[in-house]
Amino acid sequence: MISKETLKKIFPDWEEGLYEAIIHNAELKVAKAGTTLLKLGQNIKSAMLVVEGTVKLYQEGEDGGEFFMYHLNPGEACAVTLVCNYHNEQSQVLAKAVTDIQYLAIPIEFMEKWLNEYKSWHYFVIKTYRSRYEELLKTINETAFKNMDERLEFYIKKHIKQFGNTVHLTHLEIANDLNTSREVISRLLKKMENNGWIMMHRNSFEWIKN
Amino acid sequence: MISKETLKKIFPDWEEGLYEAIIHNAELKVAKAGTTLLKLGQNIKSAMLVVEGTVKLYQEGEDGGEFFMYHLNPGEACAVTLVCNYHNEQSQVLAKAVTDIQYLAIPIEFMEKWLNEYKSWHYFVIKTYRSRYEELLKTINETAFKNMDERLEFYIKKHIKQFGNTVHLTHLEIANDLNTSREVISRLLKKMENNGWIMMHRNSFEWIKN
DNA sequence: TTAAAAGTGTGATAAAAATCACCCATAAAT
DNA sequence: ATTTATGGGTGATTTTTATCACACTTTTAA
Repeated sequence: MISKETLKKIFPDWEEGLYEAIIHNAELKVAKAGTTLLKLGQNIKSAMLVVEGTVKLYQEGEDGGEFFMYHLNPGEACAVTLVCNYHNEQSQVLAKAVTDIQYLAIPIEFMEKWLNEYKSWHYFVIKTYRSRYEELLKTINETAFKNMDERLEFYIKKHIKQFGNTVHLTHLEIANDLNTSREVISRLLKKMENNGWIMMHRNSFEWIKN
Repeated sequence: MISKETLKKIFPDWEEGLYEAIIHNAELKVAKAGTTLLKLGQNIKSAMLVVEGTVKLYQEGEDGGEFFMYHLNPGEACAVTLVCNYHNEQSQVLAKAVTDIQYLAIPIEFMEKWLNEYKSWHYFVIKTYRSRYEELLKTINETAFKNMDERLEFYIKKHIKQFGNTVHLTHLEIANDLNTSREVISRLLKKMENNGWIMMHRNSFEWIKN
């Protein structure tokens, strides 16, 4: 059970009734870092709003590959779970907890109902879609126009923005997120080290440029 | 000036008042095939709803490259122009008329107002964002996981769905849309011809597979 | 009606990325 | 303490894509 004060802090723009509705109908769930929260093709039975921690959203290829798209932070919602007008919607994305997280799970039957009842919910849904749409545009821009070296730089910068200058990721993890191979990442990181952009350690490195 | 009957045919799910509001406040504009309707960085001053014809949405690279994302058909709206809550929004996409088109231009000052006044407008905005978000997901899937031959096939199939089995595009136009070079497309098309998938002519080809 | 532009074909080469084949070092497990 | 797993380095090779260079044809424009 989540308190109204906490809710107001994380989702500041809602109306009174919506807080009550959330408190009564949403389940506050937790998940350990690394958990898969949503899989490609999985039936969506509840909306997911992040309360604490960070979630990573992926596009999943038929071949099993994963392609990182964007982060979800507290106060943000997974757009694909905000279904309305549709029944038996299936997920087209993969969502994973990066850190231990807390999130609100709201049964989808409330989605359409709340759209009618709470103006602030309606705005929240639109804002969510709009911002996620914009994230996808950025992602497309990177993959469509940039080579792997620039994409890696962009990826690292996104990570830094989330977690600070020390990046606790292995070369293989980065390679998976960018849908390339470990060797490619190792070589590009080595080049960045030679250029004085990063300092490498085992399991992590620091961004020291700028 | 557009008639209410026409409006109802193209945008069937709206409420009475919204049709009236559109009729009084939207301008019905036309544009010739090939016209650029929206450029990267351009200030958005009106929402764009397609009434007739087809629009192509592109991501624009800093280097001037263009990357085709999806089509917009009658009854659909350009998501990025459906601004609300924000001022002086700038376009992150490029929109071009593929055919001669008719579209409704609605001054953005109505966007927030109508969200408050018309439930059906609110739904329309959400539906627009959702469907465009899904289009972007498909686009990312293609570019992230597929090689150029499969991407070309996907591209041609999208085109066929819009305009029928005869594709009136030059190799160069296709290359630009996929952000690759003309030679690459020429060679891949030649391979498709050898495989019996297409019949090539000057300025066009036919999809004869399936 | 002749020159220029546009559309296409294709070899050769270069660049980017993927794959293969190992290496070694460190950490974890037995 | 020794084995095993994981993280990382790096050469060699292949595949994919991009680029360069030209040839040829058809259309368009002067």
